[in-house]
Amino acid sequence: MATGRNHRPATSRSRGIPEATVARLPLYLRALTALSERSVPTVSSEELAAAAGVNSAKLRKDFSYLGSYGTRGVGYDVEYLVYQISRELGLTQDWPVVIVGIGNLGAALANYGGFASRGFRVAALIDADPTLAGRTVAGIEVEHADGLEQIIADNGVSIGVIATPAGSAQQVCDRLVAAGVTSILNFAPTVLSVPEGVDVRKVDLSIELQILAFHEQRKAGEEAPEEEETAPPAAPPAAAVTKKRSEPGPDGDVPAVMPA
Amino acid sequence: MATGRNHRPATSRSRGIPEATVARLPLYLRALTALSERSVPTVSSEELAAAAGVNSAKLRKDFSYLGSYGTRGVGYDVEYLVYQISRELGLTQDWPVVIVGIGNLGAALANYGGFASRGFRVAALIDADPTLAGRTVAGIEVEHADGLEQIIADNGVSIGVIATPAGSAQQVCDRLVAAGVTSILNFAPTVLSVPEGVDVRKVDLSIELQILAFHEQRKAGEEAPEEEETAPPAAPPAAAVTKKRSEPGPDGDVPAVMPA
DNA sequence: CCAGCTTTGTGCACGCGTTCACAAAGGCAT
DNA sequence: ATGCCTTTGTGAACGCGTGCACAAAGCTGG
Ligand SMILES: NC(=O)c1ccc[n+]([C@@H]2O[C@H](COP(=O)([O-])OP(=O)(O)OC[C@H]3O[C@@H](n4cnc5c(N)ncnc54)[C@H](O)[C@@H]3O)[C@@H](O)[C@H]2O)c1
Ligand SMILES: NC(=O)c1ccc[n+]([C@@H]2O[C@H](COP(=O)([O-])OP(=O)(O)OC[C@H]3O[C@@H](n4cnc5c(N)ncnc54)[C@H](O)[C@@H]3O)[C@@H](O)[C@H]2O)c1
Repeated sequence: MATGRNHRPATSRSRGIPEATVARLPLYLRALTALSERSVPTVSSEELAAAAGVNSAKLRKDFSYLGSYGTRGVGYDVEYLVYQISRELGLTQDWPVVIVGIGNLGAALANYGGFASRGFRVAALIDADPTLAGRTVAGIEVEHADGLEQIIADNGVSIGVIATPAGSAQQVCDRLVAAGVTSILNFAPTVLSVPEGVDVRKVDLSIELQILAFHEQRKAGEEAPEEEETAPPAAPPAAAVTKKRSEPGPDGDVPAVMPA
Repeated sequence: MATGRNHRPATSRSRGIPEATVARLPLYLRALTALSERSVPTVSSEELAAAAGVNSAKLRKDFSYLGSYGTRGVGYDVEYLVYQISRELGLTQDWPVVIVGIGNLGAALANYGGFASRGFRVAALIDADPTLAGRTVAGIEVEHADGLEQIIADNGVSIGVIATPAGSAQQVCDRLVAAGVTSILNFAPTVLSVPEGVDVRKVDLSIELQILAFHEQRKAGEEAPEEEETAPPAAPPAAAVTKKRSEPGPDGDVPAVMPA
């Protein structure tokens, strides 16, 4: 069950743009769109980099992968760059998206206006709960999970969003993939196993918070060096160790780090 | 207005764990917790790596930064590792968190059970809307944004979640930071500018979708090599360009890629 | 037409992260 | 007690990503 085999399948780099650059293009696009709305005709790499929160050299190198549509001494034409990046990201076409799992999060996503703004269209909302089916969320009728495959096929959906509980995520994922979905955005806290050629990106709130907590603890530990961080307390892991095996000695004791 | 200066301020590496490793620790922890609930006493790096979806050598190296609590020929003690990672991530203590912006998303977050499960506690919900103040969401009373500073101080909050519209995010961020918050999880689609020492992590749905769209387009382009990807059609960008300015010439025409 | 200024595009070096491969370590069976 | 087998911990190589620094390019003013 869920062997967890994902090799980061080739991703891009087929004949061009590095993955790190692809991840920044939406950032540039957003900044450029804002400039466009303010009718700014051109921007320098320095200005745009500041707006996107990146290094200007990095930005220039990123754009060079697209073919570099800049003018030396002047900068980049905003409108033209907006179009070029949009085209590169595939936003000039319409991407129908299904959301599976219309609970707290799924409903919020359905109500989110940020979808339609950039080429994404919520084609269907799907949930396994029979009492939800037929209800309308964000002006779209929730359909029962039984018709998942048909919905995917009818709408030519290739991008799916999973917002079900973790326990159902792999199963939903399998059905989506079998029905033809090749890109998945996963909000459930699970590692999804997918065949090669299917892209999975995850959004995981818990992980983000835990990373923040780590740094937070680090900061606190640096401020107050004599706290309880460095000092190895004899306090055992509470109810952590259920069946204490043949522990060589250190329980909450000295870390016993003995480099070879 | 949002000069966008963020240098990736030192982050970790102060005296140890690489950032990439920190980002994976929550993943390991989740897999280990699942094993713990099934009363599995030990795991090999191979098994655990599979469950977490990573390379086993990477996992072993990651654990080596923690001090390597494994037994050769056997593997790692699940319970002990759960405790060690939890301690390293700072999850053995309680982190009060405030959520600012109780709209669609903020309410979903407040209702999310995944917070309390791992040391995080929603200390307060804050919104600027007077009609929301006093209402109860997820059993917690929404407080007005006027009291933000007081709430932060009273609860000793150091982690803040921003779920307001993009336009308010920087302003909310500034107030949070001024009030003492040093870690921010931002859901608004904006680049936040913060002073050094403050960590910001962002969750951006639009960016994730756009990255997926890029790969999706790439896949489609590879399948049908004679489509409209490589061939530069004379078709204009449809409704993409709102106000067509003094375009230098190429509209949907030949890309004019002229390498130096 | 030329000089000077601005800004791009990129060669290069460096550091981080990933992965392979293997020696050392420890348990277990005999 | 000894040898075998499993698995860890890590040295080393490699590749990607980042940022510096600069030459080339293009605009503008004279
Ligand atoms: N709410 C949040 O803020 C938040 C934050 C981070 C992560 N998450 C994760 O997102 C997921 C959804 O969270 P939520 O709070 O919306 O949960 P929820 O319980 O409110 O909603 C889950 C929905 O999925 C539906 N569902 C269950 N099994 C299904 C299936 N097999 N097919 C189709 N639909 C199915 C349920 O009927 C329910 O409507 C969870 O995995 C949660 O861990 C939520
Ligand atoms: N809904 C989603 O699924 C989703 C997905 C991705 C990103 N986002 C982003 O998350 C943010 C919130 O989305 P949403 O759908 O919940 O929007 P929303 O409009 O439903 O909620 C925003 C809330 O923020 C409050 N607010 C506004 N200014 C404030 C301020 N200065 N201080 C405190 N509170 C303030 C508003 O009163 C409102 O209740 C937006 O930036 C959106 O782009 C939302």
